[in-house]
Amino acid sequence: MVTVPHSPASARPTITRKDVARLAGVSTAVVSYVVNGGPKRVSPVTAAKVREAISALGYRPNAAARALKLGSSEMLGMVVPDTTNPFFATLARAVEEAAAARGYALLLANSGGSAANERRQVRNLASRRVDGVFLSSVLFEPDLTELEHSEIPAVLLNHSTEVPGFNSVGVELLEGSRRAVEHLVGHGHRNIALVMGMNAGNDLDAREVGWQQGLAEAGLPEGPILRCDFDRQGGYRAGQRLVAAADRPTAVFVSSDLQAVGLLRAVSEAGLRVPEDLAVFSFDGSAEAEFSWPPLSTVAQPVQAMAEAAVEALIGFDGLSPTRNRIFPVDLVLRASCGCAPVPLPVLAAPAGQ
Amino acid sequence: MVTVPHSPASARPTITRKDVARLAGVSTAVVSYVVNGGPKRVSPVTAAKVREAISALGYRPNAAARALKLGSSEMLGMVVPDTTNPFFATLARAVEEAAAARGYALLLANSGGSAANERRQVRNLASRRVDGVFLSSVLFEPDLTELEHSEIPAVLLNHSTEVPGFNSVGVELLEGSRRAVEHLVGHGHRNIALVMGMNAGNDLDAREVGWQQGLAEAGLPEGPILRCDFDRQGGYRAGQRLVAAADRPTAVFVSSDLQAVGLLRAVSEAGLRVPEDLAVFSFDGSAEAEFSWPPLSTVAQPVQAMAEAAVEALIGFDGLSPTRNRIFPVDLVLRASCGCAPVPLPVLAAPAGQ
DNA sequence: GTGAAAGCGCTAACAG
DNA sequence: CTGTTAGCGCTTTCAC
Repeated sequence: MVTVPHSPASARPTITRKDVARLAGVSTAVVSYVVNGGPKRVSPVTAAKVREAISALGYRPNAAARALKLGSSEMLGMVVPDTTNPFFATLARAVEEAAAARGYALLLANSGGSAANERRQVRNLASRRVDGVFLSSVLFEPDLTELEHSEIPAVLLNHSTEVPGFNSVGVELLEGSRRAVEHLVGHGHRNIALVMGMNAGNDLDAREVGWQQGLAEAGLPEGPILRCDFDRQGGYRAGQRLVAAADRPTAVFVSSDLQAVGLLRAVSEAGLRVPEDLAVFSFDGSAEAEFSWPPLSTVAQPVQAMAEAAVEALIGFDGLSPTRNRIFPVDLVLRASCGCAPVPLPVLAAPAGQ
Repeated sequence: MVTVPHSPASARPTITRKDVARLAGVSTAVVSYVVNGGPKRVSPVTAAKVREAISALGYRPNAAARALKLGSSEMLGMVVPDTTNPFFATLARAVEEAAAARGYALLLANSGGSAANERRQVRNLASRRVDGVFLSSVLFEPDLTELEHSEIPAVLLNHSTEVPGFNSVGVELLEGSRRAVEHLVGHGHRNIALVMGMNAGNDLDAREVGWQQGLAEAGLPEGPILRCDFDRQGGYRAGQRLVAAADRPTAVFVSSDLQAVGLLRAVSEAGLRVPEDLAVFSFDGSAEAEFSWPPLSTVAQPVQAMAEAAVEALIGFDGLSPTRNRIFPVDLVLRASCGCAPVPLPVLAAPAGQ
């Protein structure tokens, strides 16, 4: 079926502050005062008249004009590798909310994890005059030149190392991983593999170092290392290689929940059981991890707090005060995949009646 | 550690078109012409001078000013219930890309699925002067009044019924569900349950009707109906109720992949096997479905195409031509959960060498 | 408590 | 081919 659309283009021309002023019998300045609650006071009765005119006319302030005048778009930009990745989706959502709470909208952009795209997206955001940018790069050394000579404040979100001149917020990647390995050791494992996502860059991911340290502290040799993409497919492939390994490890630490989910599938297909034949511990603490089978033990990142801190850092950025690297502690969430919880967790225990 | 930030606020004041004009020794108009490639032609040598001045100064056009002048922000808005839901994440990502390809940025907003929030977000987007909005509501009757009397073109995305005055794009909810049930019947099932998400509204979801029809066509009675939230937790709870049912069904059709993932966990916990003890067919075709255990048979929505069509409809909207409801066909993706594929799918079969 | 007016940076007539 | 200029709608200083 086909219908005639609402509100044809031929409708009323845009209503401006001026129309409101005329209808309310005041000046445009007064309209501004009541809309913005300042900077001058307005007598209650005039204010009421203005408000009435506003709703009678269905007036909406024009954000572009406001942005032009104020030199601020009241928008923040965020570039992430992939909003489809649950971890980044959750992070972006948290940032969006924290930003909204302060009156800022969030312009989200996917980089697909390539430096070139990152640069392009940053440039695009810059030209849209966002008031600041969150950069969640997957690269060790994101290309910051674009950010450096735009006047735009930026914070590196999900970045756990120091970058001179930039605020950043991250988590204890190394310590979290170390503790996860330590935990697996506590379950009696002595051959613990690592499934590690690949970053474009040649530094060692701190998660890898954490795994090494955990092993070293326990006096254990390093198990096999499997490198793969940071996604389900990558984890799946790594899992296939892992179960086929000659001296099959009895446990594995995986660098992200997403990869662990893929790995779990490969393990199931091979007819092995988790955690009996292979214990699994992953990283992130996303919702995926809670509903996989078995549920994944994982190192949980405090996404909410990180988002909050990032927004705080970005909005409060004066361009002068010293730059900081906020590192958040992580939590071990123990579920069945490492051998801890054989049964459903309390949170989920009781089915709703009926 | 703490470092002194880059680009202190005391840096150069914003560079405008005027600075460029001065440096290039031309008028501001000429700068505009070369930046926008029109509307007038500029001699190659002047153009070169201008471009040089632009990069020498690091000039960036001010989008706010442009938006004000043009009456277009070159931004589109999208409100979805939850970007954290993989289906909407994927949809939003596809829309973002389709929009970007046409020079539009996407302002994303979460409504949490409540009508009040939807309205608030639409209003917010409207005040930011987006050139159009995609509304992906989970409600049967989204509150469109806000859209109706803003002048903003809108398309209802993920909406499969006709709404006078609005363009909309959706999928064959009913037909897809019917075929899923038909498929389960083909596997020999005679007691097929329904796990159905709850919408705020009192119309029947077309998926429910499709399930009914599938059953009716096979001359089968309706199995139990379990209603729950549209998330993993909801599916989990429904699954718990389902496995505890007196006359336990041998198959179930689930209204979304996310719910099915939750259900799968409940089934596993109960010690039942899928598909032997309970066959499962779900709806959406998201990535989650491919990596659950067992992999889910699901009714796949053509997300890419839908996004493309939605952007097309929104940008090409002239406010006059008649409004359309574009309904896309769906595909049955057959995997292990319904009893079809006992082994890994070809797509995933070969592990990368090594 | 209210109003007039000067721009914010850009585009696109219109005039040369 | 190039330049001048009038606004787009809003905020805010300064005068009343």
